[in-house]
Amino acid sequence: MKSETRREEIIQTAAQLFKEKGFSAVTMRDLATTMGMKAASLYNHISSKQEILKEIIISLAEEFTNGMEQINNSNQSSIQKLKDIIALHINITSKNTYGMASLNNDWMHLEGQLQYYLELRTNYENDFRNILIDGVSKNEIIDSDIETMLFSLLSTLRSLYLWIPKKEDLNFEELSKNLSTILISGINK
Amino acid sequence: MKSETRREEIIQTAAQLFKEKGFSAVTMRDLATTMGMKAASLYNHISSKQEILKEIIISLAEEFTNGMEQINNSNQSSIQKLKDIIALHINITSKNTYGMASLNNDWMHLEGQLQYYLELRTNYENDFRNILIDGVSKNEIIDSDIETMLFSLLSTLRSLYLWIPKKEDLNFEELSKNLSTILISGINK
DNA sequence: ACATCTAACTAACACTTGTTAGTTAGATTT
DNA sequence: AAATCTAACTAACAAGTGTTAGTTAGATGT
Repeated sequence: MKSETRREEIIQTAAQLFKEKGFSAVTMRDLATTMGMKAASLYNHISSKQEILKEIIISLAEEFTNGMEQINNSNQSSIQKLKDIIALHINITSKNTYGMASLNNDWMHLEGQLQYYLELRTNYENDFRNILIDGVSKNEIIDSDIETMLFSLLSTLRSLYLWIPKKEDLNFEELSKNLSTILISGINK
Repeated sequence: MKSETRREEIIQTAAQLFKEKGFSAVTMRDLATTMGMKAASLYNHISSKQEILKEIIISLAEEFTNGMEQINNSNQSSIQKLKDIIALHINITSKNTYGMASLNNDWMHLEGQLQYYLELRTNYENDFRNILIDGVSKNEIIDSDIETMLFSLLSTLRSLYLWIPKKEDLNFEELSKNLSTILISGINK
């Protein structure tokens, strides 16, 4: 039984390094040194540097896709769906802040899976957009520019990976509630 | 008179490539090919790859610092200051979407100027935070978690470089007004 | 006209890159 | 006990990296 945990360790360590310096700036020797082994030994567990990136990004992208599907199949108000999306992002991001850096910054270095990744992303954005459009038509959401709202929400959610690690003790419920209030009701009194 | 425009062309072209692939993934040969010359010829105009990154990032960071200083020295309400900051980001970003990618993603590859950059960024964030704190104390802004508000606003503003290029005809005033409404008053009805 | 400057070139360097081949000590399976 | 598997190793390679040295055709200044 080939140990999956060693492989997982390598991928997680790689994700940390990728977050610090970006995919292209991290060498297999960097990764090996951090793992306490020689570069060539990595290849007993993974088949290429590319594969590591693929594992990190695609698994996360699919998690988002699955989460969005669940939310979209539920019968809730548009506002409640948005709150669920906010919770989804906090949830996935807090479990893997390192990987989220690659998802955000290094997706363009995917080779074989670039097109698949872009499909997932486009579909996710379309689902998100449709929730906003639906909310406007049902008078739950203001009739401002949809794209500006979408961009603003997604930007904040996609940047969570930069911020969550700085919070010493993450209270999931509290952050989710605060962020929902701020994104949905704004900050003015 | 050594032509400054050729040097500027190189830096702007580099910024474009850095946005597409990141600083580390762009080689001097890539840059030279895009400029229609050989890699060695670049060195008649710039002294190193590092220097190009420095020029791109530091000049932008200083623009933000100057803008923040002006806003902070004005006698306005906290909400108006926030609106001015939003306009500042749209303004600087729309003039240099390529460079903003480096500022956001490649600052860690600054070498000599890394500390200086981090100082500018910390000061900027502190000024931003103080405006929020002031707004709360003057009852203009809700008494929610300051860091969450700061993070949410900054995330959206820092991501503008990804989004502004997609808008076919940028109406500065309209975007500024829409984004201010969404960030300050939220999206719910 | 001559000297200098500009902005390109070719050739090369020393180093780093991802990756492969072949080996080996120790654990596990038969 | 023998055979296989695991996960590390050393050595090496071909390609690519940023950069320097030296050269050159043409423009500019005196």
